[in-house]
Formats: sequence, structure tokens, C-alpha cells
Amino acid sequence: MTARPANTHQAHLLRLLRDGGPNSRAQLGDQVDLSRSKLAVEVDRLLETGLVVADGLAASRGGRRSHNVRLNPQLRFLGVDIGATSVDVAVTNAELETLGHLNQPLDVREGPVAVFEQVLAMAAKLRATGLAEGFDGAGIGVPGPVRFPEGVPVAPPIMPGWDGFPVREALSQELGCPVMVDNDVNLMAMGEQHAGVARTVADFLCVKIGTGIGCGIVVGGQVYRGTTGSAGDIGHIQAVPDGRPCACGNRGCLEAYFSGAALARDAMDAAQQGLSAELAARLATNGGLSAVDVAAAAAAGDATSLDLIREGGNRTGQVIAGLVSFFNPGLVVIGGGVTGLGHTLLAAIRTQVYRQSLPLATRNLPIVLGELGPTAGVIGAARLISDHLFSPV
Amino acid sequence: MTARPANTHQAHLLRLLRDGGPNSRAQLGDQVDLSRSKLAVEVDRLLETGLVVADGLAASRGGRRSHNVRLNPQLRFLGVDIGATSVDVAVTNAELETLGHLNQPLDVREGPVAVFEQVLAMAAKLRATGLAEGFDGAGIGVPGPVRFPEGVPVAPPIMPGWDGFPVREALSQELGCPVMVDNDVNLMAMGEQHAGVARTVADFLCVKIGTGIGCGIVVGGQVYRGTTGSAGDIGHIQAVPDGRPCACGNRGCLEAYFSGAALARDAMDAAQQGLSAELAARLATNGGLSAVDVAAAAAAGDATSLDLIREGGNRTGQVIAGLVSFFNPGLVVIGGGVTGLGHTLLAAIRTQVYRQSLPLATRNLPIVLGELGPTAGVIGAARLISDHLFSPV
DNA sequence: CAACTTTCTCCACTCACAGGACAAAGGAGT
DNA sequence: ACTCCTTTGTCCTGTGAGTGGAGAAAGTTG
Repeated sequence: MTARPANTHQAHLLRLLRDGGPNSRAQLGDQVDLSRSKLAVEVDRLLETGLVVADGLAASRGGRRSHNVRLNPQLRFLGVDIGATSVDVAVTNAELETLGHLNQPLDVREGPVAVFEQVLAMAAKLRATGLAEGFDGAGIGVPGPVRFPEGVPVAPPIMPGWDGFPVREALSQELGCPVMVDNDVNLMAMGEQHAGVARTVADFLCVKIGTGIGCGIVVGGQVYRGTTGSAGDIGHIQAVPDGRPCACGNRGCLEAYFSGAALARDAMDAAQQGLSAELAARLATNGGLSAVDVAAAAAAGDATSLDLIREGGNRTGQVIAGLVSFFNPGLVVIGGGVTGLGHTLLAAIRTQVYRQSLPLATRNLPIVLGELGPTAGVIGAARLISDHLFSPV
Repeated sequence: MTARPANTHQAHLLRLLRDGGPNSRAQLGDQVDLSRSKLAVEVDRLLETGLVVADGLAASRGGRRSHNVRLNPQLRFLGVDIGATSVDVAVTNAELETLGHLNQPLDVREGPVAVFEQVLAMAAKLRATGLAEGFDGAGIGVPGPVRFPEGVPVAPPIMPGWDGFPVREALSQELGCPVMVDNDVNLMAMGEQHAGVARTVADFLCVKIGTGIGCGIVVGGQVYRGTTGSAGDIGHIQAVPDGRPCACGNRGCLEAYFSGAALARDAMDAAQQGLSAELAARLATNGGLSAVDVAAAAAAGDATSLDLIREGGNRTGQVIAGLVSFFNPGLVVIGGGVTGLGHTLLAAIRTQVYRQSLPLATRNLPIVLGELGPTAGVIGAARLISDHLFSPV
């Protein structure tokens, strides 16, 4: 099933079928600028390649019933979203519907060899359930900058040992299918664009707050990756001049004030200083604290936790306000592990942005939580590889 | 001369002739992906329309000499760059070479009617010198956000009375030619892209420091304008939390610390407090101080002026550092009225950016002064309208 | 002056594509 | 059941875009 579209028309048709599901030739004709005859020719060619199959008769629209076509239901994409502390692996069909999904804890710092051993085992496990015989393509997200054309991580701060590792080439060999690699934040943006809140917006920002903080940038419907692949790396933007020292060596970085890691650390401090009985209790039970504990404590009404979230949201909102003034997006999506902090966080961010950014830029600017949660990354990964495969050779 | 290219090939050829000057069919053939026969057909059609004319024989490249063609040398574009306190008007040929250039003081706050009266008078003056009989197109830059497709300013902070004024339509009627309108900062970016330091870079930022501060954003060779046309409006990004009050109503905005206006005000304060004999002397002579005076005083070695420039550069550099982390450009251009502050300013900005931004983003990042100075805007304006006219109908 | 290059034009052939004619298949009213 | 209309899909032909080769025109080099 390694066929590829032979021209832009075929590529366009494949994407329509991917995004719109089964369709008749007539319906496709409404969406592309082609004569019926030409369209029929291209659909026939796609049927010949096996990328597309007949799918029975459609309901009548007042005349002769049409013959539906759909993407080959046996096509399978693998979506992999490697985070700092966990990994998601999913199998989708060609319409990017998730057929199976696994999540496991993981430490990226163990290096690419160990990580991919685990990822391949997870893929094999999914395959063993009968979801897939093999994969027609795979998208991989990694938590750091990537030289996109080659699919190679470059100078990733939290992934020592990954610098220059040929992820694309290695996995392509192991899996026996085409592979594309991108930053995890970009994949989240693509996921929300494909199946989430950003379906209708051309220019938007997707802020992912997890262990670190990153931002996916979409310009004209396309992910913008920057000159060296590090665009959107907003975690080390200075939020406070001469502020707290940050792990990166500078002072006042956003991540020094807020992120999954910073929040856990601040919660520990608060618990140990006796500022929050709720957090102290959780610390005693778990032997540690994470952002999830803060979220739970906040949901239970713990004032200290709420304050931590609000303060972090304010800092984050300040930075986003600057980005909104600069980029003038049509939408801001907030996602990542901290989405559990929910509306307390969102309210703080909104307050800052609406107060500080230009009225013209915020007038019709929705700031919303991501819709897809932890599946955004893997759906984005599947979308990445399908965009690649559904483009002309 | 209202002809337009009939297809993308013709548009491509026109742009090649614009950017590369006179060319033979053979040379054009090296740059486009067309057979010689097809190319000859399209060139002939362009000759018929009058957009392109024969231009004698070229030097031999070892065989038969080729017949050059060039853009019609009688084509004329009008470039207008309206600033807060002055206006530039220039006439260019189709190759965007400046044939005549006028600069006059002006106050945008007098409103569009008065301003365009002045602009049209300047255009008439240039025409009267024999540079042009009429104009084939005009590009207009205004110091505020523009709804680009319609060519209408929207909610411009420093241009009361311009909100919603149909600049494009009105000027098109007055001049009798197609008109395109854009933000002045975007035009400066296009100017530097066309004929200045940014000729070979796809993704870059162009920071214009004049009365205010703005930033042109170029993505993949195209100006990015944002959802409502306000992208790049970085003057009111918060540089200092809870900092100085700004005219916009917020606190700590970049423009509250640095811009042509802020610099003049700070220089006044310094002169009146007796901190700088140099500035005081100039104040006494001129009855006022502007950024130009600070530049001159700094050039003469005045420590206070140098400090003011350095401090402003630091603040600006802080903000740019954040934008560099976010956008990961391949180049940062500094331009606008304060370019006279020169390398003192540039050094301060560079220091901040290289210190604060991610190493991966700054590794190969040139930060340079604009090459074109005050002509960047008008060249960009001519480029804007030529891009429009040299695109298929 | 011969041999080789480069440029340009002409012509025949291929292919993409549009659009009309027509058949197949269905719905709605009588 | 029958007629009329609509929708869908297929076939076929005409048109125009584009390629590539042949060959003439105009140079350079030795």
C-alpha cells in the first residue's frame, strides 16, 4: 500500500476523503474545481492504486443514487507522541480516527535507543490486537526542536543524547514505512487543527503547558517551524527582568515561574512550609507532588493551590499577551498536561491577555482549552504523515 | 498601460524582469521551468500587451547573440510612505528603481483629506519634472493597522480620523490607477527584502523604531499581517511589569521606555535637569529636542545621550529576544528614524538578544541595520503594488 | 573558411481538461 | 403503472497548453 497520489488533483481528493469521510463522485465534484469527466478519471486511477475503494451506494439526493468511494479502510497510521515523562502511541485509519491508544510512563533522558525500543514494543502490542497488520506511515513527536526536512532533533535541552540522532531514518527502517518527525507542540497544534477547536482558523497559536512550555504556530493553515526548527520555544522568554534563576542559566524565564515542573516544585515548598494542609496530606500519601495533585487540591477548594495556579496563569498570560500583540492570531488554544487545571488557569490567562494586548488584536480573539486532551498529539502525528503521503510525488 | 499578466507564467516572467533587469529569452529560460517554445510564446504575448519591450541585442555567450527584453521603461509606480510626522513620496520605474523622491514634514493627525491633498501635490510635483506622465500603480503605507484586502485603516491609535477611511478606493479614483495600502512597517520589510539586507532570507523580522515601534513579519517570503491586520504591533508589549505608565493606558509598554518620542522626552528631562551640557546647548539653540539631537550628541561623545540610547536598546533588545525565541527568524533588521543612533543602539540590542534567546535560535542570527534608510518604505510600497499588478488576473 | 555554439522559430505530437450527448437510476405527481 | 423531471455516471470530441525535435540564423574559435 505504498502508492502515492500522482498529481495535485489526486492529493486534493485524498485529503477531502480523509477529512470528510466517504463521499460520492458528485459530492467530491462540488468541492473541487474539476469537470465531472476529469474527476471520474482521477477517482478511477485512485481506485486502481488501491488507496481508495468503492463503498456502496449513497442515499439519493433526488435522482440516481451515487456510488460512494472512501479511503482504503485497511490503511493504518502510527502516531507517536513522546513527552518528557510519558509516551502516547496510537493507531489510526486513513481518516485519522483513533483505533487504539496506549500511554506509558517514560523518561526521554534514557536516550533514543531505549525509548524507541519501548515505542516499538507498544506499536507491536497494538498490532497484536488485530488493529493493524502493518503501518503505512508513522508520525513521531519529540519534546524538542527538530530539523524538519531530515527528521532529526537538534540541540534539544531536555533530551541529552538525542542531538543529531536520525529518528526518521532509524524508525523508517524499523517500521518499514515512511516516517515524519516533528516537535510535539507542533503536532498538538495539528491535532487541534484537524479534529479539535482550531478546525476553521487559518492563523492560531497553540500553547502547550506540560513539563515545559511551548507554542505551536500555525500560519495560513501551515505549521511554521522557524529557520532552525525552534520556533515556538517560549518557555525561556523572560517574564520578569532579573527574576528567578532558571535551569537554562538565565533569570526570569517563564518556565522558572510556571510549568508542570515549576508547579510541582512550588507545591512541595508550600506543603513543607505548612501553607496547605491539603497539599501536605497528598505529599504524605504519595511521597511526592505533581501538577495533578495541585489540580486535585484546587478542585477540592485548596486556596494555596488556587493561588499557585492563578499566579502561574498570570505569568503565562503576560507572555501570551505579548505574543498576541505580535502575532495577532485568530485563536489561542491552551493545552498540555496542565489542562486539568482548567478554568482557573484559563481565567487568569484571559484576564492578562485581554488587559494587556491591543484591543484590535483581542476584539474577536477566543482563548480556549484544547478539545482533544492527550490525543491531540497522536492525531497530529497521524495528520503529519498523512499530509506527507497525500501529497504528489 | 493597464495590462495584466494572463497567467502564472507571465506573472513569473514579469517578476524576473523586475528583479533581474533586462534579460534574454534564453536567460529567462534558465530561471523558469518551461520549454523554449512555450517561453517564446509567453514573451511574445507580453510584448503584445506592451508590458514588456524589446531592448536590443545582448552580448554573445559564445554563439548567436540574444535579443533582450525588459519591462516597459515608461511604466511608473508611485510609492508613498506616510509616517507620523513626515511623508515620503517617490516615483519608480517598473524595476523599482527610484527616479525621484520627496520628503516633507506632515502631521497625520490632520486627517486623511488634508494628508492626501499634500501627497497628491507632491506626486504632481514629481510628475511635473517629467519623471512620469501618469502612474500605473501606487502603494501607500500608513502608520497603523490596515484591513489589507480592502485597503482601509482600522482603529489606528495615532491616526484619529483615519479609522475606516477608504484609502484605497479614494486614491485609486484620484490617481486613476490601482492602489494597494499597507502598514508602513510591512512596507519597510518589503523594501529591505526587495533591495536591502533581506534579499535572500525567507523568514525575518524588521523592527522599525520611529515615532513608535513596530515590527514587520515575513514568513516564507510573504508579509504576514495577522487576523485583523495588527500583527507586528510590538510597541505596547509589556517590557516591565507594573512599569512606567504609557499613553495607551497600560503600564510598562516598550514604547513608554523607548521610541523616537520617548527618547526626545527623556532627552528633554536630562537637559532640563542639567545632566548634559551638550543636550542643553541643543535645546537652547533649537527650542526643542528630537531623536536626531540625541544621535548627534551621542556622536559627539555625550555620555548622557549614549546612556539613553543604550538603555533604550536594552529594553528593545529584551522584547526582541522574546520574539526571536518565539519566531526563530533567519534575520533581524533594525530600521526607522532612529537608525541614526547606529551602532550604539545595535550593540545594546544584540547583547540582549544573544544573551537571552535560545542558543539554537541565535546561533546564526544576524541582527543588522536596514540598508535602505528612508527609502525602504517607498521601495516597499512600489514593490507592494508591483506584486499585485504582476500577478495573474 | 570550416567547425562548433548558442539563440530563436516553426511544427507536429501528446496530454490535460471541459463540456455536451446520452444512458442509467431514482423520485414525485397523475 | 406511467410520465416527467432530477441526479449520477460514462463516453466522446474539441480545444488549448505544453514538449521536444528540426532547422535556420547569428555568433565565436582556430
